[in-house]
Amino acid sequence: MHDPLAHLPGYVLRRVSAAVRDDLSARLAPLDLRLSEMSVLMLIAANPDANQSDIGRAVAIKRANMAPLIARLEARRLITRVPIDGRSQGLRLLAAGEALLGEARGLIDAFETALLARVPAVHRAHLLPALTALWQASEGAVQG
Amino acid sequence: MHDPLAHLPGYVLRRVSAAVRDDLSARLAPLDLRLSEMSVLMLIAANPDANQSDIGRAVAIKRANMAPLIARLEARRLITRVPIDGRSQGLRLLAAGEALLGEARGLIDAFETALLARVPAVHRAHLLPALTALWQASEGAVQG
DNA sequence: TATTGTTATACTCTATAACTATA
DNA sequence: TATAGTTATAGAGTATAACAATA
Repeated sequence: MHDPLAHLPGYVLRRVSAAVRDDLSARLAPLDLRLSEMSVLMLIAANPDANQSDIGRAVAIKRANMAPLIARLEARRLITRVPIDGRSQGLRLLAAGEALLGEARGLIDAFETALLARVPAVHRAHLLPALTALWQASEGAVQG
Repeated sequence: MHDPLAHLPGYVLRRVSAAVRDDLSARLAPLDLRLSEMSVLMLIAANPDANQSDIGRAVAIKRANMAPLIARLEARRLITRVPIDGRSQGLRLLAAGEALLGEARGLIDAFETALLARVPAVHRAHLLPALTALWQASEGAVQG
């Protein structure tokens, strides 16, 4: 089977991304954490009292989709909301959220290490800078 | 807003992939072509008379999801089915499919060129090899 | 007027299970 | 028994539109 897509960086990028997503998703499944929930917990931990619109902008999740996500985390007592003004609330991790995020971080570190290990040594140091450049370029073009 | 995810290759990979998907998807929209449809058309063109299960395996689309996709392409007279045996049919592009794919290829080439142009020159040659290594590694682990 | 949070809704992609008919 | 194609269904992520309450 000839694959004319195999030499297209954009296509291979999407294929790798899907595999990476499935892998990490499976690793997080025992914690009952979706990828989107994990990334939001990481952002809340790093930016206590930021509101959910700001967190959503940082992880590229729309306000409309943040509402049910945050509601799930709150219902599980992983996070809490602290009123800031009449229309916005700051988000903070609760003890259970800190604990769960600690476990998640262990899984993520193992995952990221395994990921980089699969890149041939000559190319390894170039991966993150190349991807970061593409990310920043896309932010300017699409979302910024 | 501090982003602790920005240094994780796996996370940045998924963010870039999402941006890349949105970009290419928008470019293909005028042709009324989804990304999955475009990749299937490319594979059919390169492998005439392959059946839809084989095509699906090559592009990582499950048989169950190939059925409606192929039905859409056939309904638009972009492809046709040639009976091979009683249970399988070979797929071929029709004239309209060739024409549409020709237009798509132009858009894809422009897209891939623009993509690589955004990668700093020192990293550029390393991107596809690094991604390809990750792709092959994931095929062995996940799907193979 | 603009922003926060919310609800409703829809689309794309992906996944499993179960069925038929053929090999 | 295994495979090709199909249908039904569900989950995850993402998108827009619209609204109430507040800044």
